[in-house]
Amino acid sequence: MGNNAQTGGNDATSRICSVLALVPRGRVITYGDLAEMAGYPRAARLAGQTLRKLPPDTKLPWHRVINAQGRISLPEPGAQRQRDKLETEGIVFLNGRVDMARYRWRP
DNA sequence: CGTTTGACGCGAT
DNA sequence: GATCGCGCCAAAC
Repeated sequence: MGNNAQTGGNDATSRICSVLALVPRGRVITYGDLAEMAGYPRAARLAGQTLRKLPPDTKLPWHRVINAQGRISLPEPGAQRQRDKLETEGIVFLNGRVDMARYRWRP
């Protein structure tokens, strides 16, 4: 297991991945919340950087992470793929945005 | 070892 | 709503 990039070590990456794994299907989480739940309040960028490093074959629900505005932050062509995955889970995009009041996952 | 960059967030203007 | 500035943390330069 050379990949500690998912759930191996005890650093920021693995903590963020652990939280990410909890996000249920059909729901989304913001970068800020993801970082906060992982123990890094106000470090939204850390979450984004961590996601960017995920291997393409990851089983983590990376697509359920969007920005606080309900928009996809991932640049094309990834954005199209992410949106497609989210819509498959039943999430509705209205004018390029997700209704955060409805889909935002906050335990 | 200092600076820049990035799948960000939020208050202030 | 659009912009700006600052905070945060790791990796790349």
